[in-house]
Amino acid sequence: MATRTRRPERREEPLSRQRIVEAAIALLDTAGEGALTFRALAERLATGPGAIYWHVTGKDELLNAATDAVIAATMTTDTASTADTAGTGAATPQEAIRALALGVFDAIDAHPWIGTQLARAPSQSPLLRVFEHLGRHIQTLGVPRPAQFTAASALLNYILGVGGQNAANARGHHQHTSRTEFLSTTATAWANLDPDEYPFTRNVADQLRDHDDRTEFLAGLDLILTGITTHQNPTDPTPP
Amino acid sequence: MATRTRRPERREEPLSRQRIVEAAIALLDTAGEGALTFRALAERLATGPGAIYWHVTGKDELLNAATDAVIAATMTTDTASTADTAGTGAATPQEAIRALALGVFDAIDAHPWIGTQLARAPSQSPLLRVFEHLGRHIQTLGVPRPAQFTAASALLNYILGVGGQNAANARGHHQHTSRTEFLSTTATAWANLDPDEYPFTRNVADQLRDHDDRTEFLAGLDLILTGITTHQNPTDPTPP
DNA sequence: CAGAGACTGGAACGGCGTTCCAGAGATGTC
DNA sequence: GACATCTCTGGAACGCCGTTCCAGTCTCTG
Repeated sequence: MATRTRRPERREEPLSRQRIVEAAIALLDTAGEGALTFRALAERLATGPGAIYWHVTGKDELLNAATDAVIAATMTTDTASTADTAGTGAATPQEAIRALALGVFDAIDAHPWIGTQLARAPSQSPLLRVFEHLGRHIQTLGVPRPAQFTAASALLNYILGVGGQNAANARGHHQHTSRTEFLSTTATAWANLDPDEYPFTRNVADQLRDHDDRTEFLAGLDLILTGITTHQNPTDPTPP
Repeated sequence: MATRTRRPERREEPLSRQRIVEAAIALLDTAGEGALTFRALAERLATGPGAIYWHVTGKDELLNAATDAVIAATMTTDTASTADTAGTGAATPQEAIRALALGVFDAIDAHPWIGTQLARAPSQSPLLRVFEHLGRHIQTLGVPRPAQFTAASALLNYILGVGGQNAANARGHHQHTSRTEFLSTTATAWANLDPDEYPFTRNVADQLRDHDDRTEFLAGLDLILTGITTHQNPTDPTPP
């Protein structure tokens, strides 16, 4: 091991998988989902597209790695429950789940491309992380073993649904339209729908205009949490 | 109106928006999400790519129209509650919601590309249809007005989350791998995870292997329904 | 029957993910 | 020191995509 040369700076910086992932995240954050291109990435790293393929198998893996990096950071920062099973900073398992879910929610809010990615990924590492942490809190909630899988899946799927939708909305107004303006436009469109075909949607149009995404997300989450803690089998178990 | 010539067959068939959408659906169903190409579509319709653009503004609109066609069909077939507010064929609003959600679930199961599309679309017509019908049933459930928006959104987001995930899984094994084999492989992978990092996921690996997607979907849905009907505000309304 | 509009379809443009490959730089061997 | 080797680079090229362009056809109207 003595033969290893370790000059502090070789040429500039040796192009590693981590540097590529970081550059990809920066590109996605600043210029949007569509901006992640091997050519753009190569230019940002002052190299050619071919060099990137030495460290990364393709675009799918790169996107997955970028998503995983952000989710993993969220997981250790916001929840502070990586080591032990129960939430360390939260008083109740419910609060721990809310904190965890809000962490994912805020991560998607800050990096909308994550929402798209999570919704389209197969059961890869980023999703597994969230699922695992959700499951632990559900265990401490005292949910019976057979229902744990259902509860964790339901929470995860809800989070993914909201995340995907938020990502789609973020893609919608991008830069030139503020969120308020976007909501207002949509609400007005809802209010002007055909009264015969869309009575309900017309009714709640003003609620769409005034709502807060985070509050609404938490309210929906609490609906599921109530369902989980109330009782496990509300329906008759008749098979189809 | 008498001057209109109506020869039974003009040349072959006059290439209409509807014919294009139908061909697109057929292409997506038989060859998968990635197969929808303006060139492939043109070949199937025995024309050139340029001709399609006369009837359709672009790929996004085409995908949206295809999704809307399938969702609209599901809506009038499976639920039979297009005209009146309450479910016509269902005894309770809960059952009506289950039937509606299962309709969307089965539609995504039959056409996985819909799951991807719904998860990435902005608040377009297909989503609005589902939202509207969900909302009507929630109204008949007796949910107080301010909570109706939350309840309908939560249900919709859950459905979208499951749909997106199912679509991703379907993309995963495509053809050569059966669903059972795919589940088995994933379950084994879960069981072999690091016991320190993923204790919960390891625990439920066998439940993943044996579960039924539809049953699991309904169980999660019932969790939310229980939450909706139990009581509306389980948490203190302290603002952050 | 001539002109106008609706509609067609093939060619072409720019950009993408990915592959290929000649070669540079450091490392290991006599 | 010379040479072979392995890691890593980056520019060129391939094939496919969404989309645009446009010369041309087909049908109806005046």
